[in-house]
Amino acid sequence: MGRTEVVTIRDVARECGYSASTVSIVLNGAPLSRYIPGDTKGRIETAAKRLGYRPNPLARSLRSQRSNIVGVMVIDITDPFCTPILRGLENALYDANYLSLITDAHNEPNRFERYLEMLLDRRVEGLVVVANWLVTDIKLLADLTECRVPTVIAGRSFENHSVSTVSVDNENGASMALEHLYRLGHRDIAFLRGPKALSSSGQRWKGIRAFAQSAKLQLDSRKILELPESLDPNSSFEAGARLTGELLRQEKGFTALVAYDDMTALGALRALKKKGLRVPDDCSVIGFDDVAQARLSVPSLTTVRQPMEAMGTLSAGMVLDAIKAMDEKQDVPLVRRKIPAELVVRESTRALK
Amino acid sequence: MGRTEVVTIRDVARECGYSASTVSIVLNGAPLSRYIPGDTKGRIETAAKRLGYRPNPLARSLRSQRSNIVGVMVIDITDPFCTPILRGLENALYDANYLSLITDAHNEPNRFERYLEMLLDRRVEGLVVVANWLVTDIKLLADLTECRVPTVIAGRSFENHSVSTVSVDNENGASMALEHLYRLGHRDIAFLRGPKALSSSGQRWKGIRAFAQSAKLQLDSRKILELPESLDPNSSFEAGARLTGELLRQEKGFTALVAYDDMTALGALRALKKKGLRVPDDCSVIGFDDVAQARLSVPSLTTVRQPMEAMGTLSAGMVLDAIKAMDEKQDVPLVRRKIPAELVVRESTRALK
DNA sequence: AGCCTTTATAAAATCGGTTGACGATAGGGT
DNA sequence: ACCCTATCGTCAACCGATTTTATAAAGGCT
Repeated sequence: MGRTEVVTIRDVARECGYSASTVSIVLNGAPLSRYIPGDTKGRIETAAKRLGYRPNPLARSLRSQRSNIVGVMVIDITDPFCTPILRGLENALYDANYLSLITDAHNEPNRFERYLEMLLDRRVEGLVVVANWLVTDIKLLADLTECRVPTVIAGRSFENHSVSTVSVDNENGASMALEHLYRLGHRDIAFLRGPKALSSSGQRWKGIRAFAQSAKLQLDSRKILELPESLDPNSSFEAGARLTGELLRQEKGFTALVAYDDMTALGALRALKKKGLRVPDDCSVIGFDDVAQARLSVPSLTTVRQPMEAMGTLSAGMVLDAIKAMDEKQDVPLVRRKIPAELVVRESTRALK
Repeated sequence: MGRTEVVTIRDVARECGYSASTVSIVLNGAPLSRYIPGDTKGRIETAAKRLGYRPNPLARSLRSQRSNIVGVMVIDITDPFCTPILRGLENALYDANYLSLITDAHNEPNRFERYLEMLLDRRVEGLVVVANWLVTDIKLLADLTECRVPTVIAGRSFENHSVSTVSVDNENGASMALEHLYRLGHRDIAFLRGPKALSSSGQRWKGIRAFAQSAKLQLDSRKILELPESLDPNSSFEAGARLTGELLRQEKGFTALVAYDDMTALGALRALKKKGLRVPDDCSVIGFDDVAQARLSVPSLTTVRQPMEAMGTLSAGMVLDAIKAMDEKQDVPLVRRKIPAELVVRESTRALK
């Protein structure tokens, strides 16, 4: 059977002898279809099936003002942190019969803006921004909230903006990391803090301090270094290696190291190895995120896991809820969801001998 | 200035006192605009700008039968091999003013099929399939070629199907890998071949044999193991570790190991470390692909690089060319592009002492 | 003067659906 | 006999553009 010529609703109407309106009403189960007898419905449906009718989504969206599309803006798709979120997101949207229109801002505000406009042009019904890293421009966020589509930001929290967010509980997660080392007997612990510009850095550090205080653990400020700001998510690997080198040079010993994130931790592993130190025998290392490579390194990395796929799923749910609420003209609540981190113990940490 | 109410072409027409047709003709530089004097054009353009007019792509596509969208089907977006291709792809399409509609088949033929239909429904003008791994169903490929949109497969070659493809020169790449080890003085070399079902396995092995023959190097079949088939791209890590363990148990020594791909090689690193062997001091390891984590491992991995971003760019170019050709009713040539691999020497290989 | 071409713009058809208003018939109630 | 309502559909408008065709005036040519 040829598939070259496109079948329209009028073809179906002609085939079964009803009008296009009736076909539309039946095929969509519109309210009016209540009055249409079953055998009519049957005839229409079989005709549609026989012809292989597939409604043109463009025409449909144009008329009904519903695109069945959720826009997804990824700040940087090559960031290993993003893809699992994307996976969860796409999964949930797919199940809800929404198509996700994925755009990659490439870490560039220009692209972000241009894609944002494209998405709005295409009448996306909702928007999810997958942002781990980029210190997103305030102006862009304003753009977001100004426009009428419900928006969720996945992967970061923005305390002082009125945007719904889904993020991990950084504070508690970092606290867990330190607690893990503490319980293993470590007392001389070095830290590689995240760049100040990232809100997660502050949150994680707060968790560190909270645990230290509760355990009466002294933090030695000479063993605390801070990563420089950067847009490139991979740069923290180099920075982690470099700063770990610095820590090692300054004679103040430490038996464990808490890294801001996994990339930093992997950098640390490299620097330690270079100095001839064995992990975890001579020094334990813990990361944060649980990106894919954490499992693969030698030694595999103990880390605090962000349940990224779940965050994606959750974000999708929130945006879908908001869409539904808008539909029913209820007002859309602002939601800030923090989801718990999980400690994943692997090979890079060990009890102090 | 409010942005809430949507500006249509009729609003612009009203604003500047011309008809919607004229506005459309001018704004698109349609052939008829030849006859429209400059000041009229100016008035129309300023009116459009003043109102912030943005044409509705849905309406436009519906009428003009051009979506300005290229569908991108990723077999598995969590595969680190895919994202760089995606990056190149999206970049090139963006520059050509095409939007890429990215779908993730999740390694599931069902999804593949459903998304494929969605893409065709949405009237994508072209299609790029990013397939590294999945032994794509012949039937699906048939679906592709049957439909009228030009298609390019990026990342794999299909010798005996009439689909355009972009893939790396596996044969030469594998040959380079072996040559590298040979030049470093290695003669006792173990191999972890890829699963037979993947065409790239055969190609790479052909390259291995070709170099071995030209260098009069004997391949010891007891040191050649083959990865099992699997859909999960991460599984080759575990398999690599396991098979390396097997190699090590069988007393036949080797000073270097050629892995099918980077994941396998990373698995090998782990197994070697576990046996107390140092890389590269006791054994050199080389991978294939140059995924992101290759740079990050300790030791960093020497590998044969697939220029993935370039492959993406190239695929985009090919699909755009095909679209243009179709436009002009020329027939679309079938293109199979093989692009050269590059040896990337890092820490995991070293000259035999 | 009559006709053709070029110039400048508008009206109308079209893309492929959805949707609100309306028509026609039949049965029920008063 | 008259109105009302439930049932089963259709008509025509509409979504917001693009594109084809039409119109009208001006200029050029014989």
